[in-house]
Amino acid sequence: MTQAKSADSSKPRRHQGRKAVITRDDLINAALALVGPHRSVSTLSLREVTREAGIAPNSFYRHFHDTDELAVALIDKAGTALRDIIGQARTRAASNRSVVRSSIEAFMEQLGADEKFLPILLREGTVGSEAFKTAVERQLQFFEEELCSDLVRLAEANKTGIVHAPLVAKAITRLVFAMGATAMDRPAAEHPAIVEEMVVMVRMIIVGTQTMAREGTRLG
Amino acid sequence: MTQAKSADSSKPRRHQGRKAVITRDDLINAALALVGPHRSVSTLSLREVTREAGIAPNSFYRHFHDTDELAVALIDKAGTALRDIIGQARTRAASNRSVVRSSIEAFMEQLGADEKFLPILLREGTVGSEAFKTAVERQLQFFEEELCSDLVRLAEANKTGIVHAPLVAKAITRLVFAMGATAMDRPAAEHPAIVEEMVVMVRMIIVGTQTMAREGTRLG
DNA sequence: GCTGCAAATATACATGTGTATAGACAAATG
DNA sequence: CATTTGTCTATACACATGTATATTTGCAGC
Repeated sequence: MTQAKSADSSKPRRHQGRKAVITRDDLINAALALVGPHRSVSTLSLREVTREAGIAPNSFYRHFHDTDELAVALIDKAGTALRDIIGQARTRAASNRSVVRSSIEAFMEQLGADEKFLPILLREGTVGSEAFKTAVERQLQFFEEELCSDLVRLAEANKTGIVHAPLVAKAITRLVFAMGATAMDRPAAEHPAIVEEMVVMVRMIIVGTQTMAREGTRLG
Repeated sequence: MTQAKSADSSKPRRHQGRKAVITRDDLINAALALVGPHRSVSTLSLREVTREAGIAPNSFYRHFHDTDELAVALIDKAGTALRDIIGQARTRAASNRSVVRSSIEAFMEQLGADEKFLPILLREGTVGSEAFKTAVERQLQFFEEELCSDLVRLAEANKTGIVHAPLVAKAITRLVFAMGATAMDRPAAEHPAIVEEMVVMVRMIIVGTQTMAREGTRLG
């Protein structure tokens, strides 16, 4: 229901009328260029986006029904792009050093990246339409699921126990995103210190679940 | 620099001209009535607020310089009100049962409260002007400080160690607020389950710091 | 060439916005 | 009483927005 017809250049799909001068993706990129540290996607106006893309206001309707649809597409794009980037970093550094630290560092690097995918996910979760929030929530759940299976695999490999693995993944994900959101508004010089904080926080959660597994601590 | 002149009825301050038909606080309440689950304070228009309050648009300027100033005042009010409520719940239940559980329950109760103070803090942290975000950040830090001293006190009382107490407080605060933000958009029937999740998460962090203190775990 | 038709534009309208200016109102002071 | 002074209202302006309608543009097939 979200997009399903994108496929920018996959199938040439014999044109009947005039060739499209602009694509759905061009509009998404225009929107991407407009959102900033203080600008939420939900505040983008239709005219503003078309102005940035260099087309007439009404042409917008050829690609999206309304700005909400654009925003959801943008969020989905940001989420998949991010998971890809961080997934690469995680596997790349798996044999190298601490998987916790390198994952967090990869995450935080995206704050300063050219394409502001992370800031979008960090910012758009709490405002905007319902479709909006569920789009962000969906992306976060993808992160959680990947992290969860990683955690289980690591626990088995290292013979360290783990309890409530899905909850551990959720806690880490939410915490890292929350910390990232505050880091977003601080100068880059402070980022390394924030990374250290995040590493310790995540370690605490992991040590916590391991200890609970070892001692068979009940919850309640 | 934020307000300093509020004090609605404290000092009568002999009036010279016409008696004010509306107060600063009335405008804040009008704004409070307008924000909803999908509405951020940053999207409130001056005219909308004055319409809700029943005054002429221009009268707004008698009380605030612009809508941003209103928003910051609103955030400050929400933060202090919330800390008050949760502080009461915490001390009230200190001798009773788990301080973790009762604090979280008090926190989550505010999601359904009449005055939507919590949703404001949960929502406004990531969008809006700089003044805006720093106002939310300030309130969060107040929460952290109170929680931190609580944690230290508890650790001493129970002879359980604690490392990086400020970090523990920060992690718990951020995590609880992040979870609260997602809970806000879900039906109240799911809230108890979410509370259980939060309790386990917080326990993990606490067990983690205690274990680290016991084993003298280094961070790195 | 011409015709059909989808894509993009031009123009226009009603509505909402922030705010400037000027005036009306009411309380305190003389 | 009249004056002063702060508060609030009325009117108005320039501007931005979403969208409806009509028009132009340019590729595909005959």
